Amino acid sequence: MKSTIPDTGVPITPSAANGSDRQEASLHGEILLRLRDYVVEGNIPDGARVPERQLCEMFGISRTPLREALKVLAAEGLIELLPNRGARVRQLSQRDLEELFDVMAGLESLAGRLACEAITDEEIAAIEQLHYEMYGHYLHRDMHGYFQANQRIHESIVAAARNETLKTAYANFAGRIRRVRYSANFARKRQRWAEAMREHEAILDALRRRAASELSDILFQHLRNKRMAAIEHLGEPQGDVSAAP
Amino acid sequence: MKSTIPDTGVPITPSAANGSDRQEASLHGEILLRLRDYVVEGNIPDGARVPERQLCEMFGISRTPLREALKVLAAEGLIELLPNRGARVRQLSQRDLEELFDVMAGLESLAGRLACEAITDEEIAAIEQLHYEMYGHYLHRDMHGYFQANQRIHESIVAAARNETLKTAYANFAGRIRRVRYSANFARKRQRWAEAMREHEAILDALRRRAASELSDILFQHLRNKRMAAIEHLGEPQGDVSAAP
DNA sequence: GGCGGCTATTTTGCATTCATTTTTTGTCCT
DNA sequence: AGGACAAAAAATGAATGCAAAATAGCCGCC
Repeated sequence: MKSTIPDTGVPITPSAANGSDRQEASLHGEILLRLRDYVVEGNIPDGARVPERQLCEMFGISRTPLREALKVLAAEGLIELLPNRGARVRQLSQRDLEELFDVMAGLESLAGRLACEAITDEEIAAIEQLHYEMYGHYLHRDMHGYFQANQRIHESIVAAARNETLKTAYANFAGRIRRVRYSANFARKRQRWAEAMREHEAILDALRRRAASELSDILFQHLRNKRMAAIEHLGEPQGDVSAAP
Repeated sequence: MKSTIPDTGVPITPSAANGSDRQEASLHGEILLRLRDYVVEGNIPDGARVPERQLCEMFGISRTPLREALKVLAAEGLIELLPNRGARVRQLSQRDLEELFDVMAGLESLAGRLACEAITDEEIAAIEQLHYEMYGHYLHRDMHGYFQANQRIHESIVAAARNETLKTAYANFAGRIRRVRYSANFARKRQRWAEAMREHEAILDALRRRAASELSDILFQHLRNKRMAAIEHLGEPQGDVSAAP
């Protein structure tokens, strides 16, 4: 039998008794969470078929709840469902990525604006803390630590917006590009890195002054620059990753 | 047999052979579209149960594709799924509405920003056209016409952003509040109306000058004001509409 | 030897069926 | 009479079964 999930050689394992012990009442709910992670983590190559049968065995369930989860993931934009031809991991074109980054930029820009209305001094202090932490990683050229601190800063801003709807939407879009971000961020140029640090200082400054529309602008530009840095280096390996001879 | 869809006395009709003749290849896809409309149009009271069985008969299908559609609608935030207790039309609290309006404001603000980068003179002219049309409705106190022209203006701005992802997200959130908007808009005060007209002129002005961040600000404020106008009058009939003695 | 058409197998889409859980109804007891 | 409990009815959640479509394998043909 020829596996339909190609090449990777990665054996299909059910996310190994998921680390985060969240639990869903319904089966389809759990499957949804697990399958989403499975896709987001990149266990299935871009554009590859997602055979129902195999996933059913992998999760040890019947096709009904799995198909329900697939429909939801399709609605979220992570996979696409071709009529009578099954589900495929959605292949994001460069254009798609640009669009996604811009929407993320818009959401963060909004988050900043809203945060200015409600953020407390303590929250700002916490973000400053993260900022210094990030600066330390920057000095030590610790990309991974830097990336994490960076992410936490942005999440803090979103949290300070006091808008669960926004937070959910943000998480959703973040999930869609996570696959790409993993690979993209490690290609960041040194120069861009320094630039990003300066931008972050401006962000913090605007936040302290609660300058809503200014912060909104800065955040948008910051994310726009991020988009450039993340996408330009992609070049053309857009088609099939495994296609390179 | 007592119908679970209460009170309204509205007989369940299958969206009367849907006017828009869009067609989906798959059954669940069509059901999704029809059911979404059915809910958005307010055929089911807030918080009421959405009985699978009844809907199946109504659409003439089995439960499988219907349940798939329900899962998607739940993911979209239109309904909520209580474990073992079926689907309910999601009841939006006042806070939910505020959040939704703010997110919409953020998206439109983003749309304006992006539109400044790519909009053509022809598109601006078309929006001006709509603006004058809307002004006419305003003068004639034609609320319905005004509302439609207004909506088309905002849609035009979103379209000019050249971002399908944004467009989709926008449509999604718009759908969630449409139920409320119908009732909310008719309560608009005269004064707010005039204010909105002025804001629209400022929008047009900024758009002509391609002043991205300025337009972004104006659009956000415009939507924020809309939010106030739409929500304040809601007062307290937030709980159960049918609860008033 | 390559290509096009035909059949067999797999896979998808939906309906149906089965097992639980919830909700309702009826009855009994206080 | 009212409330609590219990059994019946209905609804939900998931599995299985079946028809249609797609993929692949195969053979004949050019």
